[in-house]
Amino acid sequence: MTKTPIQLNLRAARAKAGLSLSKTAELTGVSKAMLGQIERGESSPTLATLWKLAKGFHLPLTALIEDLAQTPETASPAQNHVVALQGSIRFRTVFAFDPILGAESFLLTLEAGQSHVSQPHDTGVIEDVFVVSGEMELLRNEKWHRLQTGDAMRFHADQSHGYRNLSDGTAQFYNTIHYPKTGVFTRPS
Amino acid sequence: MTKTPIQLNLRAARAKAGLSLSKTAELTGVSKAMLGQIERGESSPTLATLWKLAKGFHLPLTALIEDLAQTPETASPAQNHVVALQGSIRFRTVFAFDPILGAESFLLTLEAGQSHVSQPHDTGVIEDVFVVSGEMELLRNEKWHRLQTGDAMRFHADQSHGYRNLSDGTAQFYNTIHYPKTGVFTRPS
DNA sequence: AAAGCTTGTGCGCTATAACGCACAACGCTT
DNA sequence: AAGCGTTGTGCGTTATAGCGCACAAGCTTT
Repeated sequence: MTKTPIQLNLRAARAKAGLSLSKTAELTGVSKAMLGQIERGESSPTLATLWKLAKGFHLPLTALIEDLAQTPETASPAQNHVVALQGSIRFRTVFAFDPILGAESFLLTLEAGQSHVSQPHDTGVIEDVFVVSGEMELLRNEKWHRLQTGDAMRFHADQSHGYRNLSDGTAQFYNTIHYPKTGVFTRPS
Repeated sequence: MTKTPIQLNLRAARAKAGLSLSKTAELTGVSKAMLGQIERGESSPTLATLWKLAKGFHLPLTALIEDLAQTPETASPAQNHVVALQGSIRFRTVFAFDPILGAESFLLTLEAGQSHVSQPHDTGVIEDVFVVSGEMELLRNEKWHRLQTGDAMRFHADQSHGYRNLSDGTAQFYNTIHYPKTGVFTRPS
């Protein structure tokens, strides 16, 4: 008999707090009988009841209803996954997209004179740019912003944006893309 | 009359898909009358009904029940927020903790000979290390791992871990800490 | 103007969530 | 062994989720 996340999570929260059904009922305001029904999968709680549980245990709702799997540990050596983009811009995947964290990270290299304009991502996508070395510019809201080594910017990537390097040297930036809950299933390549 | 997240999110999902209550009922298997009740806040849907909605709209559950606020855009110049830690290690907050993304990012500087051992974070905390420059070592599972410029590692930070620089030069790394849903309320300073 | 279609709301009925309470089973104390 | 307290389950009752259907209102077509 497969158990649902709410069954497993409620039992785990209760065990972690070392509470019986009776004590949990006092803590959350949900009856002892209903708690037992939820844990045994005999009843599907309403959102109002879920809120009582979350509030009583001081947990966000997602901690009760979602399947909390584990993000694996990863080593990413410097020589990993270097690819070319559009015949010129180089990028390397530092951390591949992780569905639990909802994010992925790249190291991008802009040689002197190179530029790149990105298609807007889906609604709610947030992008971080941290300049590792060199000098570059970031296009946001039709305006170029100059960034130097150590500068960083966070912006809404669901709008048109781009990168360029007008300096004489090479620029590199560490680029993290955060996908919202609503958008993870439509992640572009 | 304040509306709950489920009211706003269901109406937004329907509007985005351009569907009437009738079409949405066909798509999700939840009756037209119930959809109206949910949107007007007249009924609290069960978890089973929420699943039908999420599945019909191809959305994760969280997208229906959580308050999806917006992460603000941020500029973080190189001279920002540089502080000393334990009288020796320098670090700068690049992106402060954001409750929506559940993450924060720092730039840490290890001078020659410096080391630092971190207390374990709460359960489920994930840490990313990307070496921006220099050479350093990362302590995980009682073992030191050597990292050079461009190397990166992702690891479970709820276990003892540390950093040290045994080289002759300075090392810098970009450090992102991801907090799990269940732990965001207990974030350490 | 009349007819037809779409949309959202309200109503009454059925199914089930949620509850209080009793009780079986178990463990601990006297 | 008897008594007491704790724990989880089951039952019957109440409240409400969820539904099909009718209908008012609005819009489009004839």
